[in-house]
Amino acid sequence: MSKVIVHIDLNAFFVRCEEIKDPSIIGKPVAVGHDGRAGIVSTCSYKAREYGVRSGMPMSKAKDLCRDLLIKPVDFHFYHMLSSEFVSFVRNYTKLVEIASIDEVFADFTEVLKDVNDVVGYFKEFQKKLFETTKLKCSIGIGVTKFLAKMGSDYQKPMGLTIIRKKDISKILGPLPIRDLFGVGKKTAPRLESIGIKTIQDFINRSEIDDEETKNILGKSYYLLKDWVHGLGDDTIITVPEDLKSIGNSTTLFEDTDNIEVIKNAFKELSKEVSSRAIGERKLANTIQIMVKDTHYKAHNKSTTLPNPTNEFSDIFNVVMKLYEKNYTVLMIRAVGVTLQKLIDPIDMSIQMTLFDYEEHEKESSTKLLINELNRNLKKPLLIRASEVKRKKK
DNA sequence: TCTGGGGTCCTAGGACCC
DNA sequence: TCTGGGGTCCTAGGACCC
Repeated sequence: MSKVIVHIDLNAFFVRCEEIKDPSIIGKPVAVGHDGRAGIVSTCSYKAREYGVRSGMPMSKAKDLCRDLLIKPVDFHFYHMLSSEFVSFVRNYTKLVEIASIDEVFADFTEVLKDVNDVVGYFKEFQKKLFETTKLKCSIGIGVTKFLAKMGSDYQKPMGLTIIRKKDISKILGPLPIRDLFGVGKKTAPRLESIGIKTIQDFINRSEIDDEETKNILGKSYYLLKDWVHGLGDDTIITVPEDLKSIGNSTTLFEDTDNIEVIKNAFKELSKEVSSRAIGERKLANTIQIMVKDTHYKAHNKSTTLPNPTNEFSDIFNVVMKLYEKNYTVLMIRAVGVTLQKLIDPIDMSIQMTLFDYEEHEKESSTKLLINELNRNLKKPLLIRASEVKRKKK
C-alpha cells in the first residue's frame, strides 16, 4: 500500500527569519551571510535574486551585482527557534514527522488524508495557516516516496504545491536538467552530460537498459537513483533523530599564514569548541581529524584513532597539534578544522568495561551483575566526562 | 568573482587476521 | 618457499546536501 509522503520546505528561510525580526526589510534585496574575508551568501531574498544574487556566491560578488544589497549576519539561535515552531505546527497534523534540516521536514500524511477529497485545497489551507501562525512561507511536494516529495517541493517556489504521481514522473521531472536530480552535483552532472545524459528523462531512458557507462559514473548510487526515478525507494519517516556521527568546527583564518602561533591559536579555539559540544552531546570521540586548507583551496585531512576515547579539551588539542606538527608546518594555510569522529556514548563505554571486568573476575553470575550495573548506570547523571570513565577503569 | 561551515556517505588502498 | 581469498579496521580523499 503506497503512502502519502509530504516534503515541506521553508522558502528563503534565513531571510524570512530576518524579515520577521525586522519587517522594514520586506521586499528589499537581502542576503544572509558573513561579510568578511571569505564571506558567502547563505540565503538571499527573491528581490536580491532579480539582480542575479544566489546562495553560495561570494558576498563581494553579490555586492557588485546589487549595490543596495542589505547584508544580515547569520543568527542561528533565532532561526532554530522559528524552526522549532515550524516543526510543532506540522506535528499538529501528524506525529510522523522527520526533521531533514533546519528548514525542511518530511511527513507521512497517509492516515490524515484518508477522508480528504481535495488534497490540493487541503495543502493550500495548510500553507495559509502556517503563514498565519508562524509568518513562514513554504513549498510543498507530495509523492509516494521521499524522493518524489522532495523533488515536488523544489519544483515550484515560493509557496509552491506539486504532486508527483508515479505516472507523471516523466512529464514533470523528465524535462529538468540532470543537475536537478537530487544526488547529482556539480561534479557528476558534467560527466553524465558528456555521455549524452542532459535531462532527467535521458537518465530514465538510460537506466531502463542498465547502461554500463552510466553505472560506472554513478557507482553505488546508480541503483538508488534508478529506483527513485521509477517511483521506488525510501518512504519511511524517521521520527527519532539519529545519533550524531561527527562533531566538527572549522574556520577561515584572517589571512593565509604559516605562522605556527597563529595556527596553534586557531586549533586551540576549534578544539575547545568541539570539546564543549561533545560534552554537551554526551559523546566521546574515538578518532580525531584535522583539516587544513591550502592557498589553492584544497583541503587536506589527517586523522588518528585514540587508544581511549575522549571529549576533553586538553586531550583533543594535544592530538590536533601532533597531527599538525607532523604534517603541515611548512604549508601556507587558508583555513583549519577539527572534527571528532567515531562517536560513542559514555554509557556504552562503561558497558564494555563492565564486560571486561567480569571476564577477569567470575563469569558465572555475570549476566545478573551486568543487569545491576546497567540499572545503576541508568540512574546516574547522564553527563559523564572522559576523565570519570578513565577513573572508573582503575 | 573568488570561493563558508555544518554534516553524511562512498571509494579505495593497505594492514592485519584467519 | 611461495601462495589463496574473505573480512574488518584504519586512513585519506572526495562528492553531495543544506
